[in-house]
Amino acid sequence: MTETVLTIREMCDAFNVTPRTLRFYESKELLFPIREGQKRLFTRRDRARLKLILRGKRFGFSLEDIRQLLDLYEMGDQQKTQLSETVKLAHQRLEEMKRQRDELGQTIDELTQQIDWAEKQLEKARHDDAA
Amino acid sequence: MTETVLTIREMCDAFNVTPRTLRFYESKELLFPIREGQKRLFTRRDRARLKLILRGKRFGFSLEDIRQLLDLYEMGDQQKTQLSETVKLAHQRLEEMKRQRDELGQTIDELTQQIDWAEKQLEKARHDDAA
DNA sequence: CGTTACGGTGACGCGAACGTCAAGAACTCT
DNA sequence: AGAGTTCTTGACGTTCGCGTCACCGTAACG
Repeated sequence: MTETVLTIREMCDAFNVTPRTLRFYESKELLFPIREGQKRLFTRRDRARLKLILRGKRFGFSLEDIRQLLDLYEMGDQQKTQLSETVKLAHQRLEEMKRQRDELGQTIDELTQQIDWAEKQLEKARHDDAA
Repeated sequence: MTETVLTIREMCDAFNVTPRTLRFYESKELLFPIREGQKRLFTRRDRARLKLILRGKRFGFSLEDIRQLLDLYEMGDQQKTQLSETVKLAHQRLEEMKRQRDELGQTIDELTQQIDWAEKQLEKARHDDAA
């Protein structure tokens, strides 16, 4: 198990973010790179987390929302009391996401219709121009 | 056709937003309430737009993104040149939204699995406690 | 041994999306 | 007429998510 770690630059290139962003995420406890002297080294775990962070952002979640979700993904042998709370929270988030998915589907349908309509208008306009 | 218009307060109550938010959206040309003297009156059109605005926000779109999308929904007899551009932009947004929908579905699946796993851990913990 | 490259820590700046006064007009009720 | 409510327009404050800058360490290169 070669635990490949990435420097901050490699991490930035891999995910197309800036060093500032990674340091900021660490300060907000979203990432936990290990330290070699002063330098940060990002593990496989950090990579997985960052992937979910960037995904969550696209869904409009705040970094704090995301942090709480990430916690659920990393409970190997934690306190059961907290686990119970986290599961409840996760259920809520899950429902939110399902609603969001449904709304998104509806919005996609509507936008598709609008585009069809607009393209027909363009077609008609081209026809009129030819007259 | 009784064109029911709403005062700012009625509008706020209907959509659970603050007056400040509605005035802010007007200043950013997302809403166009008519004026009776000084007071704003929100039309059916404003209601439809606000619904889409709030929806868009949940998807993580910026207000500027949303404004451009809204334009597509309200092109009765505008300039064709702009229409063509807007349609192109809308296609891009549509693809974005489809990707987002797919990612969201995947995230929902993953989160569901995590919850299942966590609940089994809780079940096991309860069993261990009974011992 | 200087300098170039890469990484680090503050600290301040900035745009987005509002919140929060302050001060005044306009209408209603008593 | 006075008081209260609802609306208006500024204008400044705030939070989030970083960008940017200044300055420092250190390892490598010529």
